[in-house]
Amino acid sequence: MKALSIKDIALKANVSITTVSFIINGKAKEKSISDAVIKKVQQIIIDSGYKPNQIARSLRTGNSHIIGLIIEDISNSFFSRIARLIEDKAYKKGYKIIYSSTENNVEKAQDLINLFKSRNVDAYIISPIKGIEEDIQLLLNENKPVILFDRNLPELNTNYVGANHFAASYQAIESFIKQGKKNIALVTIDIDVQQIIERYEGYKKALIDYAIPVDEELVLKIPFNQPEVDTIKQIKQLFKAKKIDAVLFATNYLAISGLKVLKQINKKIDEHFAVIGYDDHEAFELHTPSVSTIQQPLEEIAETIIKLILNQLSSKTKLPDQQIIIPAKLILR
Amino acid sequence: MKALSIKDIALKANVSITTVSFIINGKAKEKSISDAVIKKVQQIIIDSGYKPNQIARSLRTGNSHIIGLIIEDISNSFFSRIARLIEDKAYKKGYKIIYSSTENNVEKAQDLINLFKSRNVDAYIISPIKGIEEDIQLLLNENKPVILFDRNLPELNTNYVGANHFAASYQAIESFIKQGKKNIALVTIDIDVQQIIERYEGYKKALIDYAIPVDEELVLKIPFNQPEVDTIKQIKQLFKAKKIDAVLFATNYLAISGLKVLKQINKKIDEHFAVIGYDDHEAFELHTPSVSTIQQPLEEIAETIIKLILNQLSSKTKLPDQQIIIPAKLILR
DNA sequence: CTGAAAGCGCTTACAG
DNA sequence: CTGAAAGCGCTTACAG
Repeated sequence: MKALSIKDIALKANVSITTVSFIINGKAKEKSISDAVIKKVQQIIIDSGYKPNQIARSLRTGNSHIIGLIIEDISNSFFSRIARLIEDKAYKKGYKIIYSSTENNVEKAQDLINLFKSRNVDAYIISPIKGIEEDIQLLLNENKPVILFDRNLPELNTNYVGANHFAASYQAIESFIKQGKKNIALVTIDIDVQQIIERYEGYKKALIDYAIPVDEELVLKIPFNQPEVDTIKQIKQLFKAKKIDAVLFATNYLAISGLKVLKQINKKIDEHFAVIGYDDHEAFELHTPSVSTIQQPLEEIAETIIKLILNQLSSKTKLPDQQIIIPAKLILR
Repeated sequence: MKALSIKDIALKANVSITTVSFIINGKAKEKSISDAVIKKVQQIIIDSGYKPNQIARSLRTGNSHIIGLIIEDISNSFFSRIARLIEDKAYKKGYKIIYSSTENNVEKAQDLINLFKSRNVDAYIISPIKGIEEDIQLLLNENKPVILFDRNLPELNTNYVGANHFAASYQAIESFIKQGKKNIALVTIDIDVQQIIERYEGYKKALIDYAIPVDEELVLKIPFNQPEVDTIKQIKQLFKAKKIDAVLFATNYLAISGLKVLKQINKKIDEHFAVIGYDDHEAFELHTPSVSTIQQPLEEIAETIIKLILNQLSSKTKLPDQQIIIPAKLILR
């Protein structure tokens, strides 16, 4: 059973394909098609359940009403929540989202950009990784709206929406210091992306500002994408080797691994040992005691991204690039 | 800057579009194109960075190498993990996945099916809801492979992959009973989908088999999609109103809400009060004490789905439908 | 008020 | 060994 085409409808209605097309696209009035014809054709469309072939439409018009969302890993709750929010908001404006994970793999990211490009995606929302600058530049050359989020690629001139990780991290460390902590560790990830580096910089700056010596041995950089068992081993090692009274985890999954370690070695979070996580996780609040964390305002980030995209899509001229930095909140529990 | 087309390549290589097309599609040998021409054209393609327009290809061939994945909610970790696994596995076979959430909204689900259909998606993986039977039947009429997962729609003749929720739920309750529990509650969701109903049936059957009276007041059916604060209120209410020594939560987010209640009312999980959750969640293991749960074998489910899809895609004839029920595991912690 | 025709970028049956 | 041409299902400039 083949799907109906515009030809079938034109045939049934005894009008030309052109007329049907105008009616479908709401240009009937403008093209002064008679009301009688409009009604007749619309009725036939409804009765037959005809849906225009978007592929053909897309090939012809070059756009798709689809926004491509490229993220690191959909199974990370930070991304899946953002994805869901963006999806909801875009849907209300008549745009669909298709998304896919890069797994921090340059080749896969490039593949995805090409996939989306070859599908005539109207705009791109990308949580980028180093190594895809050129590919993104190609999109920009084609005048496609591109919004980077979560991470910036400073060498590109485009839009960016992200949280202020430097300030958030600084603030977290500052709160440790004000609680009298001296041996403050940072468990972060060994990956050269801006938003991770900022967290490290904020950590260091706070220590320096408060005249606490920076001990690089208190900074644990976990290799990216390594199995969690190894991460747990390394964190356990850190906790054993050094005297630590506070620790900031730079991502939610690192914090989860850290909490598992604490459970294994039977170390409690209390007045002698403070923990702050990153990017909330249900386990944080539920944990006994509840774990403080740095929260990115997901709703606001999603809203801002969609607003930027829609503005650009509705504007015929290229809008100036915007770099929007949204404060992250330290939630003390 | 417009993208290159096959015409541009043909022009540069001084051959026909046909020849270029054959070479791109690996039919050069079969069409006995000379090695010299093949080499020349391939070099030009590489040098110019030409990528065939998939939209045009899709319009012509009717397929896309894309599999559509329709789930309830990407921000639920059960779905986001499955999505990620399916994505990985499909990617290795040269298929891309595009996914989107239905939010248990019939209209949105229909929209998505139409979206995917109009994008010539090659196959569908759907976690279905009641009310979209007809839409799925239309896909089947068009001979598109459809795999339902997580939930079945028994009235449809198609493939299904899911866990045995009846058995899993039965087993959970049985384990409570063997611990000597008598007042066993079930917190479930008020939604008419098979995999949720099965959990209820398993609960009831186990009680009956062990001659424990079924008290409907111990079964709390939470309205779907209600704000979590209300859910928490209702669970709190249940815990207060009834004497309960064990509770099975029918989904992971209900269990999370339940754990929050326990924390609020300062009730401990111990030998007097047992809890089993559903669909693992990091917070379960991390919780003090760790929370037992019914685990669906995500890896196996994803693997099975992809295998079914690929089989169907590579077979010219319609394969017999398969209903694959995978046992869920009770993880006692 | 409406239609014939070109063209979007491909694939493929057919011809030579 | 290779190419001209039809056609996938649309949109739209042009003509009447």
